[in-house]
Amino acid sequence: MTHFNHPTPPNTENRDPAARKDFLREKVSEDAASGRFGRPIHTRFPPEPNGFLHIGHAKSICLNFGIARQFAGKCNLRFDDTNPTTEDVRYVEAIRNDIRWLGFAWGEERFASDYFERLYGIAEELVRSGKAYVDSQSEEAIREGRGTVTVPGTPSPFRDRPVEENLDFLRRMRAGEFADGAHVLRARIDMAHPNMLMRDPLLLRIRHAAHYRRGTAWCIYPLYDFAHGLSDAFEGITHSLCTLEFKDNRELYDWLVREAGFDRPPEQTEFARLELDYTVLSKRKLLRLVTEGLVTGWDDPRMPTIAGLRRRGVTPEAIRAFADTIGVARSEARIELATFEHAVRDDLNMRVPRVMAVTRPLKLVLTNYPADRVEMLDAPLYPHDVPKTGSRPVPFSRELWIERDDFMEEPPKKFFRLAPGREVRLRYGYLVTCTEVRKNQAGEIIEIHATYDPATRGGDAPDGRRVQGTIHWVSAAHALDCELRLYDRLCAVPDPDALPEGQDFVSALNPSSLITVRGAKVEPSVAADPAGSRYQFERTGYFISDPADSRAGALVFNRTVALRDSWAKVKDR
RNA sequence: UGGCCCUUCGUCCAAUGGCAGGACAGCGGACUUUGGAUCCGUUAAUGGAGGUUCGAAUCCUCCAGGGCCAACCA
Repeated sequence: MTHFNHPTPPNTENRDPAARKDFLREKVSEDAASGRFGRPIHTRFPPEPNGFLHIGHAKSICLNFGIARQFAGKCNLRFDDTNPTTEDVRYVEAIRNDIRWLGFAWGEERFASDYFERLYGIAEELVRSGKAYVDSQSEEAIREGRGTVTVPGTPSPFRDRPVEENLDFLRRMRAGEFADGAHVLRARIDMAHPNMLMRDPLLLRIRHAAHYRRGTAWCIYPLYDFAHGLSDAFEGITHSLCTLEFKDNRELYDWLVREAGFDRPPEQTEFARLELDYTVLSKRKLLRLVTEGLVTGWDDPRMPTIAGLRRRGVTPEAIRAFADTIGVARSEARIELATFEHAVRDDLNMRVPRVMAVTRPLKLVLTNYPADRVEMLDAPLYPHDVPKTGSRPVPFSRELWIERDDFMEEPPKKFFRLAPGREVRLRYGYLVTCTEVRKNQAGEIIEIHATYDPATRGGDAPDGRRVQGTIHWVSAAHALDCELRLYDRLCAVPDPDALPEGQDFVSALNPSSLITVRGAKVEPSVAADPAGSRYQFERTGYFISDPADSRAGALVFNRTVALRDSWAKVKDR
């Protein structure tokens, strides 16, 4: 049968995974190849300075800056600062700082508030061409006149105001003659349009409020739709990437740049915003957490903000790797926390030194070890499978702290740690055998006695006998006291945005999102390290000395993420 | 009485009319001085019904489910 016309199957094996194309890159790639815009690829990241950036913004940043870099173009940082009542220069500074920290550099720094004059000029043009009018209805009347998604709107009684009258009102609006809400400028499009955004959208509103950059120079401020697309056009943006909920706005975006006469205007393309399990990614909700004191600030390590993740110990590399692995598409995507945590561990595993710290100390006394002896053991900073070198001295003595969880009087099956009569390895130290359990009046275990095998220094038995368990420890006489902040998921439910009707997301916060442990013990090698140093506390998790609160003599460590714990799974069965 | 968008393993992303593949998670094993890491193996999906076609995840129709739009927020 020769009439079957089999096309050559696509060659999948020599495709470079790093160059794999998502639908955005595919589009940009085509446009770059066709020279469609007649200018280099130009994207922009347009935050409103009314809050801190979060991991969802990081996805957008990686996309916008990443695409610009990949196609030898530029990415502007533009502050979309058109609402004087919510914005602040403090946020501008935080946003700049976070983007730099993430590892990106912007082409030009722009402010929508620098375009007020130019936008006003376009407003007058629209009025002159009959494409805009001043509406003097109340806010309520405008809302009612818009209709609903299923019923068409009705025209404002001011819709057919003569051009000269419109111009006069517009100029007087700008001059500050009217109170807030007295008039607005609206585009004249179609009050029965199936797209609600096209039902004579508002362009300019009166706000007698000081703007953090423009002061009181203006009392009329553009709305998002009026400012955004035109700002893109002013800057020569080619690809305006935004999230799915702006899909309907695109029609208005296109209308405005066309009416303003732009040749080869930017094109908006939407992608799915990031949703992450067990947290919230809405600026409104994050702001509430901050203002209501539910967290310590925008940089609280429980926050999904860039600043919070940074303080938590997450690296920019991990965030970028995460953005790469989740990809980008047009379907709403909720990412499991495990995906994020994998990116964090995967990065930290290869870069941070190992040290030993005991979270909940239990005294271990080696009864056959001389009371006055201290040995300095040489312990590698990295395990055999991490291609880094270096070691630190770790003091060993008769009295040690071990982890309370590493001893069980009546161990279940598969518990490999210390128990009466059981031998374990003290990491980098000796093999020890438990000989006695001491308890207080209340029956609580207060001290474990054991003997050590002097022939096993370093942890290997010359007779070749194997022990199942290795536990970490610190010398009691040399241990440094420290505070451990054990962070966990912000929310108690996977999707705090989908709570039953009327239930506040605050009620879904995880009460154990922070457990502060005082009296933890860490080995002395970390004493002089600067705040912000990262470690793996062996067998426990990745930690960072708190950049704000940790100091010599009062060490504070934030848990970035716990180590994977397969024992926990066994235990739960 | 609307418009638009989305639907592929548990989760995320590919497959662009031609063998449904990768990552994370899970499970099993090897290795291990971290119950970590690493390595090997493995479970697991095209929402449903029609249609077009030699051939459909892909194109068409209908249905179902989910999302966005009725702020002088962005």
